[in-house]
Amino acid sequence: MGRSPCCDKVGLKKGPWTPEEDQKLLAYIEEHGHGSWRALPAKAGLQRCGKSCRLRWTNYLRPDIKRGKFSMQEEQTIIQLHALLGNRWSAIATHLPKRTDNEIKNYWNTHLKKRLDKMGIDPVTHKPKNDALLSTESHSKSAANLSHMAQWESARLEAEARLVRESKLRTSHSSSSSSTITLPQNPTMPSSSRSLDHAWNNGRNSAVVATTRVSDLESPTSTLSESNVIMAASVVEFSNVVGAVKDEQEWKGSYGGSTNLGEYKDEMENSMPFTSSLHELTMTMPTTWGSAESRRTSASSSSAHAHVHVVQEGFTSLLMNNNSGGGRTLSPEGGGDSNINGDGDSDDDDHGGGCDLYENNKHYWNNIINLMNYTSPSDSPMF
DNA sequence: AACGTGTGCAACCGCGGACGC
DNA sequence: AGCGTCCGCGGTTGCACACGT
Repeated sequence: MGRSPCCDKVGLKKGPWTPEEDQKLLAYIEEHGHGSWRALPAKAGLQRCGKSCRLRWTNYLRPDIKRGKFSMQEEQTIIQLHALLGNRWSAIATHLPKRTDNEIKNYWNTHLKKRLDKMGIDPVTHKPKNDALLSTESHSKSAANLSHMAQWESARLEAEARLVRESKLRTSHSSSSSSTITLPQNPTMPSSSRSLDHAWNNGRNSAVVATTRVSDLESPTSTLSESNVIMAASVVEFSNVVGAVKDEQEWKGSYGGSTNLGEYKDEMENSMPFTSSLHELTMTMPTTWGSAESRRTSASSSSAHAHVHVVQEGFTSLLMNNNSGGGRTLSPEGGGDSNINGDGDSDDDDHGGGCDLYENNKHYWNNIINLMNYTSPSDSPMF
């Protein structure tokens, strides 16, 4: 039977948007909001299909979009969430304020995937390519436990992403008329896109608070593979040292020409406060951890304890200088010194025994949990 | 300077879920 | 329950720019 086209293709424009089109779309949404994308183009006087309008709005014109380079912390978040969620870009985007799923997807495909690949980590499975880690019994136990937790988290993130989307929709409707939407100087000329970064970086943050209810999350349906979870540990290893393995030139390029660790730390700490939605998501974690702990594996209990400690220290300090949590020092001047717990000096060394895998898993979950507790839990509606 | 190749990103396409009738 | 419509998501494409030869 076939699907009816989303719009009448005849006479509709495709390709890059012109500043005039952007202006029309912005003006219309500012005044009316976007009720029906299908009907919007005609009302706004645009020769575009509704889908194209929606895409232009969500990926470019929205005032709450941050453009420009991803911070190291954002990179780490993407990597970790990708290890957890796979290619669920919209869910990942939920936890990266002001970033669109499209932007994250592009960044993953053009930067992070390649970098993981260079590190010898399969960007799809997040496994080391020369993996030989999955054979021991202890591995299986922690794998099962981590899989359970990962399914929880995956389901949570999906549910939360859905709620955030709904909330955003409501917010955009209620606030659009009062928003001051301004066009960039040269909004769409393709060659000018990079110069627009500045203008758009001034976009306001329309924070969205998702109220995730436990009842929304009680049926994990994730199909996250066990191997993904297990080997996500290797991703943490990567993400913690990613800066260290970058050559100095790349560091300078990425962080304003500075290789000074202090400046970098400041940049990280200021770059990305996590959304309250992420935080609220975390508020149900005690249940998860209790459940995990009831299964009584060393991995879960250790992680739970480490979690408390990690929360106190904060994600940045964990990343930058966490030794107490078993992490590694991240230093752009480290020259590839990626020691973990002072043992070994390369990924290959981690293949030596079950302890290393266990440690990696623990570090991975420490990072995930800490990531989710980045903001203070005190303002959660859950308690 | 001209050409070829690589890279980054905006935009498009098609699918599938949600929803209303 | 079945069908049609709408919307959002993820994969992919195409173009412009950067860089190397």
